[in-house]
Formats: sequence, C-alpha cells, structure tokens
Amino acid sequence: MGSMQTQDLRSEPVSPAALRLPHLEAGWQRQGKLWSTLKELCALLRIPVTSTMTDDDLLFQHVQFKTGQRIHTIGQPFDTLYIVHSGFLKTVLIDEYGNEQVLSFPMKGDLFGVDGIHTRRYPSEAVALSNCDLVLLPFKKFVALGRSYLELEHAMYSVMSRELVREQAMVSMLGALSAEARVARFLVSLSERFADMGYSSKLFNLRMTRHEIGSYLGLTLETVSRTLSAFNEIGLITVDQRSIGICDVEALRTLRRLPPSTTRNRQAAGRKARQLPQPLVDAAPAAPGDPATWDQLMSA
Amino acid sequence: MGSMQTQDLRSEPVSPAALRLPHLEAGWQRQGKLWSTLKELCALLRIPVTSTMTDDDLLFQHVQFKTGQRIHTIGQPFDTLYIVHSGFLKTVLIDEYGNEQVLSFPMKGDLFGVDGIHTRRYPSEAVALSNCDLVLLPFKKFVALGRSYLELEHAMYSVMSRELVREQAMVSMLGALSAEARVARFLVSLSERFADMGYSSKLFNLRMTRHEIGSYLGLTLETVSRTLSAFNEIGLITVDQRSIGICDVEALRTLRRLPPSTTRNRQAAGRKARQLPQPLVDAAPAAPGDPATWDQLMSA
DNA sequence: CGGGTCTTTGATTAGGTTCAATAAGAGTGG
DNA sequence: CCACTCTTATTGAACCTAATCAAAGACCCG
Repeated sequence: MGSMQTQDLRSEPVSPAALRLPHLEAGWQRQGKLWSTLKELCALLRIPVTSTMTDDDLLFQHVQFKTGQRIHTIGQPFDTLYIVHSGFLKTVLIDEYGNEQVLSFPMKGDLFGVDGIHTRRYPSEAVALSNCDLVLLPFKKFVALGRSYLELEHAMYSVMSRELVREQAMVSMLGALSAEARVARFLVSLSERFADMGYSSKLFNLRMTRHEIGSYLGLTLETVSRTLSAFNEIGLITVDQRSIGICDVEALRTLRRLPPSTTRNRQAAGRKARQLPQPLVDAAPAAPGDPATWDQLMSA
Repeated sequence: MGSMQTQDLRSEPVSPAALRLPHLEAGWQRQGKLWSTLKELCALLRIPVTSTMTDDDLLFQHVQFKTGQRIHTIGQPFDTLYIVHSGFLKTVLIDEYGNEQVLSFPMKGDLFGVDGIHTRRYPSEAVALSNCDLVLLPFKKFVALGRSYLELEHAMYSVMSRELVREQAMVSMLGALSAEARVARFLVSLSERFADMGYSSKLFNLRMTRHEIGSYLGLTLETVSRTLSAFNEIGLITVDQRSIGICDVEALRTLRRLPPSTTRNRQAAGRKARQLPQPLVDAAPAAPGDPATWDQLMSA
C-alpha cells in the first residue's frame, strides 16, 4: 500500500530504445516494476487507440495486490483511478450499521475509483478477491494527459458514461426482476466477461462467495444458493461449490421465473384443489429437459 | 425539438472567440431567459465559478417543454446534454416487455443525458412532468469548451462522478432497505431538494404518480400508497393526494421499519396466541406521537 | 487434525405483490 | 353546468416470494 504514493514518473525522459521490449501481455518492466504504455491502456479499456498515442515514453505503473488486500478504503483521500490488468476484485459500500453492500466485481479491463472524483474521497472500498495486477492512473496526471491526447479525454467521458449505464441496468434489475432472473443474468454476464477475457464461457470458477453475490444482487446468500441448486436440477447449469458450468445460456438470458419445483407443486396443488380441481398428475418428477416445462421458464 | 441540431461547433480549432454566440438572425432575448452564460450554468450545476469564465458573450440556449413532452427518446442519436433550469422530469428505461423503470427525477440544477455519451445513443428517455425550462449543452461544444476553460472539464468529471455516486446509493437502497425505509428516504431527499431550490421543505407537492414513485423505488404503487398512509397515521407526515407535509424529518431519515399497525396487531396476536399468549390490549389507536411507539421505529 | 469459513438444505414466517373494488379528481364536450 | 370518461389514489383480502432461523456438510489452511 505504501508503494502507491511512490509513482512519480512525471515527464522524466526515458530512452525509448532501452525499453522497447514488450513484456508479453504483462506490460513493460523497469526497475523491477511493471509499466504499461498509453496504447496498452486504451486496449485494456476497450477504447479506440489513435495514431497520436504512439508515444512509448509515457508509462503507467502497475501495482500488485494479494487476495484480501484493500486497494482503497472508505474516506481515504482520492487521487488515483485504477484499471484492472488481471485478477478479480469487489467494491463495497458500508452502511451506517456496518453492513457491506457489494457494488461491483471489477475484472480485467474495468476502471474503478471514479466515484472518488466528486467528493475527493473514496466513498467505497475496493478489495482484491484474488491476486491482482492493477494499473495506477493518477487522476491529476490523467487530466493533464487529456490536453495532449484529445481523444483520451473523450474516452474518459465514454468510460464514465459506460459505468453509469451499468449502474442503471443494475438499478433496473434490482427494481424489477425476480431472484431467479437476477441470478440467471448474473451468471450470463459473468460468462460473457470470461469469454471477453479469453477464458471459457461455459465453465468457470466464481471468485466471490454466495454472500457477496447475494449482496450484489440484493438477495440473501441462502436464496442465491437455492437458486443455483434449482438451476442445476433443471439442467440449466452445473454447480459444484465455486465451479459453474453453463449449459443453456439462452434459457438463462431470457429467464423470468422458475416453474414451481415438484415439492412445491404438491403444496400448490393442495391449495388450488379447493377452487379448481385439476387432473391429478402423480408426482413424477419433471424430466430435466422436458420441453413442456421449458415454455413456462421463458418470459411472456 | 428541431432547434436542437442548429448549433454545430464540431471539434475544429478552438479559440474561444470562435465559440461566441452564433449568428442569430432573429433578435435573441436575454431578458426572456432564453440564453444563459457560462457563469450561470456553473451556478446552476453547483460547481465553482472561476475568474476566467467571465466571458458573457458565450451563451447557451434554453428550450421549453410542456408537461408530458419527451425531451429525448430511447435510441435517438446522442448529441446534447441537458441541464434543468426549472421544472420537473423523469428519466425512464423501457425493458423488453414495455415496462417502464424510472431512473431519476431530474429537477433544477440536475444534468441528464450523460448516459448517451458511451453508445452515442440515449439508452433512456426523459419526459417532462411539468412545464420545463432546460439549458441545452451540445456535447461537442462542451468538449471544446473544456479546452478553453480548464476548470470546466474537471467540473464535468465531478458532476459525472456525482451521478455515479447517486446511482450507487440507489443500488444500495434497493438492495438493502425495506419498503418503508425506501419511501421515507425518498421523501427526505425530496424535501432536501426542495429546500435547496428555495421552496418549503415541510410542505410540497409530488410531481409524480404513485406508480412512478414505486417504479423508482422498486415497489408497487399500492405499497407506496399504503406506506404513505401508514406514515400519515402515525404522524410522520400528512398526505393529501399529491400534497405532502413533512412532520418529523429525523424519524423519516433514520426509519428502518414500521411497528405493526393496530389492524395487523390483531392478526399477529391471533397467530401468535397459539404459542405465546400475551396481554390483550384493546384496539385503542396509538396516539400519533406516542413515545413508546417511537423507539420501535428507529434503527437498532 | 481441528477450527473457521463457506455452502447446502429444511421449516417457518413476514413483507410485499397481486387482484379487486371503490373513490376522488381532471378534462372534455354537449 | 353536468354527465361521462380516464387517470390516479386508497383500501382490503389472499397469496407468494424471499427472508429468517436452524442444522448439518464441505472445504480450506495452519
């Protein structure tokens, strides 16, 4: 953590030739530390690289964090933005009673720390869920850079706007969707992120606990666990602890609510029998992939 | 609406002089409040005004909208940001089944349209809930201005960051708070906004329907209505249709959940009687300000 | 191996939704 | 000005989803 204040490369001239060796995907190495060029940064953030950004003398320092370490804490003075180069994190708000509210799970290519700009203090804290390699983007340096690289400034607006849209989608999800739909969409978006990063979109490990997922989705950890089990039972996914296999993305993507399980069917039938006697179907458990069951899964 | 496309400053050479008010065949009215200076804009947005911004030739056009009119629609190409000079609006997302999700209720001093920057199309739509007077801020013109007025650019980051923090608070609220707490906080924040704007914080009219409030808070309109009635019954507020009187802000601010109402007490007593017979208290309605009732209202 | 954390699963219940009926306004046009 | 309609708000009753409480297994790490 102490190393965070040391990054002070300013505009010190460095011989480009001496540093011309790209270090795989891990950025440049200098003084035992990793550095990234502006171009690499843009690529990471998925924003267009322009011809004016070919200045390889301009470098951004990386910092490593180990699992469980805090990147910044609530109330800490804001001065730098972070871009995830590798690893997984969570950002959380702590309410007045000490309860955590998970806001996001930043991973490769994500920017965080933006919420500190306004109050000049971070209102949230960021914690590494795995070992992480982060690129430091000192805010002042960044603003200054915007003057030399005009497109960069626009890119920043774009990235912040993207974050805003993401939060809006989150609000919409929390406001309108059932527990099952939330978990389903969460899995789909994770799957897509893993695909983006070059991992398998079909089989991956969750980096966060059920509790953290629940907090993120506005659910309890039990509901998350139960929902995953239910998805597993009807063959949408496979679950084994943190390991998730996606079997039917399309179903997950469009799922609104789950059909009643067999045990709850019995209860429901019992209740409804009073009003509407219906053909008594003996409790044969629905086949996992039964098409008759599928339609009920999907949204109207 | 057609006037929105008229000022086109592109990203050409950026001398402040080039940005001064465009031609204007017909005499423009500064008295009719159809135009605002940069200083006025900063004041509106609650951001610091610097000495360099004293150029009164630089003007921003206003546009009026009547109740019910749409300012921008979903999918419409993005090109301008809006600042509310007066009036009330809502911004909504429409999901794949046509359901509205209210995202915000912009009012005086609020900026909206920011979510369109990233995709270059508005992902949401904005609707006037009352007659409105908006300041147009063509995005390209604004970006160009950032070069001449350095503080303006920083202010923009700050405002966007503020929006992000607001959304985070929203997510946190939706994820963690009870219906009653949501409604209570909504009323408090409205009250504070009205105070900011110079109106009474104790007595005001809601500009939105119960349905819109419910959508914003992730609740049904019935729950909103019931909750307001409950607050009214215990003397926290007065309600008469759209007119709201705030009686106890502090109680609203810290409220977590409501004590069971007298009618529900009877039901609950009936249920619990089986397990735990308790002193039968005849249904005398609780006095509106009964201190014994207060403590239960507050958070642990 | 043992203690802590994380996960699964069951039983119960509370909070909020849904459905339904009524009332109260706000326009509109005769 | 009143009848008519449409939207908005209130209130009740039944139901259902997800939270809560509880207990037992699985996993991890020193």
